Amino acid sequence: MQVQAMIAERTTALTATGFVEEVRLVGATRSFGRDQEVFGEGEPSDYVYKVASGAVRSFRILADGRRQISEFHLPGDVFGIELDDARRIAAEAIVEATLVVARRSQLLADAAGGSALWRKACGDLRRSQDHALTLGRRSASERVAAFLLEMAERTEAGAVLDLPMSRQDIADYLGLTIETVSRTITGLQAEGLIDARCCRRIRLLDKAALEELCQ
Amino acid sequence: MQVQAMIAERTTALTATGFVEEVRLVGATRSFGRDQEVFGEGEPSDYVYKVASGAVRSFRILADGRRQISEFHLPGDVFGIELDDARRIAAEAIVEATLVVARRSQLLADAAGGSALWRKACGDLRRSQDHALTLGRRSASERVAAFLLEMAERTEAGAVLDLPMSRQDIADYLGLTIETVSRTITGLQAEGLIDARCCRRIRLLDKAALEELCQ
DNA sequence: CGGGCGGTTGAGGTCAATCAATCAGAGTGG
DNA sequence: CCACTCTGATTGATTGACCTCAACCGCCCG
Repeated sequence: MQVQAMIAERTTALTATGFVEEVRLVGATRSFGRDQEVFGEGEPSDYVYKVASGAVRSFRILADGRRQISEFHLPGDVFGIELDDARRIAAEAIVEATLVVARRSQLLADAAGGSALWRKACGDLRRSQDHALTLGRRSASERVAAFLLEMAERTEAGAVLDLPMSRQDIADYLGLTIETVSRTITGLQAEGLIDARCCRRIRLLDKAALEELCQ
Repeated sequence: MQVQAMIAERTTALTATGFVEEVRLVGATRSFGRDQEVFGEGEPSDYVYKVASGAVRSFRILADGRRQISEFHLPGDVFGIELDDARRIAAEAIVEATLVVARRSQLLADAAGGSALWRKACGDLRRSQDHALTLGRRSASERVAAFLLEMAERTEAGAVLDLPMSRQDIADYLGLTIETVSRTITGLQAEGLIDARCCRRIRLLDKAALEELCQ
């Protein structure tokens, strides 16, 4: 699966403060099949990754099998950067995905990347804190609404959202069960906020009402 | 309340990878009373803080008043660093606290601080992800056990823990209600895992069992 | 046709929230 | 000293949101 193409990227992103440099990643690309492990908990964290296509989930699992997905990684996202030498979080491809792989040591040695790395960590921290607010204080329908809006924003999709992940993935991201996610989606549809006739293709009919739900 | 003493600190911390430099902060100290606001949501994020004594909570509030505490800051902790110019998270003193205050611009300009800043952000991210796991997938007693162990570890207390925060603060950190926190603590006491006869002084009688609860 | 997979729907159970009362301690003032 | 209030915490009774268990549906594939 090792593709020998070398890829150099320099991209920019719009934030509240304007255009800032993103983390650059140079390396080979590798393909991963659906549900294939990118790295597991406890493994050495020697490599970092960037999604070229497809989608990836980062997650932790408790001893009895309960799973919490901490992040979904979409095209353009860098992931797998750890402070420690051993991974605390595992990652799997959600669908067929191609990833750019780079050595961690190389990324860290890159002096120019220092500020970009910090910015990325801050951005991830912010999203994780938003996530914690959702998990700690929002109801099921608020969680699903927040999830749909987050995905719409991140994929820069208009009204129509094509989700790469299953209901189980959504449930494990939102701290719910698959049945509750399903029922909630049906409920939002009954209220006319979304159209989810195809499972993974969801049309946001009333964004304002969804945002109202999230407050 | 402005104290003109200048404080320069250079501290080290033990991590899994060994001793690493912490974020250094130089500035004046300021005192804050119980429940006094350090900064509010939406304010400019011009300053960063370090706890010299006391304790601080960082939190977000939903429109209807639900509150999620994202972090407790204890002596030695640096907080209030934001990527954006406007704060997304508010902070208040939990008890009488003295804080070292520094300009954000100065901190960011400090080139040597680049790596330390990144490490700090990574550490915060890790804790936020642990927090999300707790909020998303753990039961009330598991949450309280995890909280007590986290506090014991961070204060480097032995078996006896002196908590600066109220039950309401604990509830808002753990995504529970004050009643559930109270009942859970009573339950852990009944099982002989802790001794909580004084509200905020909790003795951990069986750390192994508490850790078992968290898995 | 049967079987597997992802998703939906239904019925009933459970854990934590809600609503409400009580308690303990600190402070206040007569 | 006692009565009173106020605050933080605990306890009790009940409710309700979400979980659990189970059946079912639609689709794809062999």
